[in-house]
Amino acid sequence: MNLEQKYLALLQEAQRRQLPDLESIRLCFQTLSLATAIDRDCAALLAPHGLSEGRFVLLFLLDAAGEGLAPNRLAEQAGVTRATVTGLLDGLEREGLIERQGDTRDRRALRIQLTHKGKQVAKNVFRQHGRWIAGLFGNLSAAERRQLGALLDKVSGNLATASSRMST
Amino acid sequence: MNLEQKYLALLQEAQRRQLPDLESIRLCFQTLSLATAIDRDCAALLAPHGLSEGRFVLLFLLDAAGEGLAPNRLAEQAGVTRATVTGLLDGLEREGLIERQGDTRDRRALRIQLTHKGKQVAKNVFRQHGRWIAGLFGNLSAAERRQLGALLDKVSGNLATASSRMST
DNA sequence: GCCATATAGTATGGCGCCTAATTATATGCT
DNA sequence: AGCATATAATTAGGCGCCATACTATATGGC
Repeated sequence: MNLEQKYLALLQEAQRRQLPDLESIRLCFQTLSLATAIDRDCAALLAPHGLSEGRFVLLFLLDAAGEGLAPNRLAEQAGVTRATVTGLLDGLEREGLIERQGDTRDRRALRIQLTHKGKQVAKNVFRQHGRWIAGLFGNLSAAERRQLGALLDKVSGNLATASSRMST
Repeated sequence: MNLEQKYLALLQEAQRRQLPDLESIRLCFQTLSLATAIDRDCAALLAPHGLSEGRFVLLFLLDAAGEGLAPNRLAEQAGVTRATVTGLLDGLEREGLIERQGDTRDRRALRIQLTHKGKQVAKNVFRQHGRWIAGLFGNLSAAERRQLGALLDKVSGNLATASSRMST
């Protein structure tokens, strides 16, 4: 069933203790393990290009924007703090994928732009990524995809996060 | 559908670009978002007890072992490196949940034991956690659970990680 | 015009995870 | 017995993420 080691250990122990609702526990760990494995594969795919998942998101947003974007807008769209964006931009700059340009009208502000190399890497990585994701779900029929989507949705509804985020 | 902000941004952009296999992309992001949200809820539940997810796993393993466990065995069972275990134990020790005791026979080795407080926290947290997970999947019927499990499995099979980990 | 307040980006320090290097101890071979 | 090698735990340094606190600049109200 391909659980991560830690979840395997927890599940075995839960079994030994005969905890109730073992089936839910198993499903939860299965979901988390799948996500971890996807992230790991993703990271392995991105690493050779000098990218992490976070940097990839910024790269994508910048490529979409075309005309350069301010760090605070990047933070908003990526759903991380401005401080995190600073760190990610440091990385992208080190890799020569972006440039920080001062805004002439607001001297506090920056405009982040992709370099030539950045644009090229973006193009290649997006193609690669698309193929990869397609492969991930390629063996599911249309009906199965609908089912999976619906089930994931149903579970999402039970999360504290979902409701609190809506009200915020 | 409750996607994390970053995935929302990526998905919208993918739509705009009319990338192929949008449905796969959506499912992928939905899975990752669910896992992220579960982790976030979990972290919020554990934080008041001075626990992180990693520390929780060690606490569980130690509680299961009863007689004290060596850090290297904890690392194996939790699926992290010994260095990481050192850090997690530092945290647990700071919180007064464990004690490091030198092994009398092998002076390199340690035996980690839960303190009284550690055992109490363990008991409470396990109960809380069980209820929480049960609630997460509580609104799925038995059939839906089977379906979800099967679908997640089917996706897992397409991961590079799965095959490579088997051979290692 | 001036001051309070908001905003932009960053520094700092924490967490969990990693790899690689370090230190102490144990063990096996000759 | 003595030395190479293995093993236990830790340290050091890196990454991505966070929250908090700081600095520089902009803006609105009086």
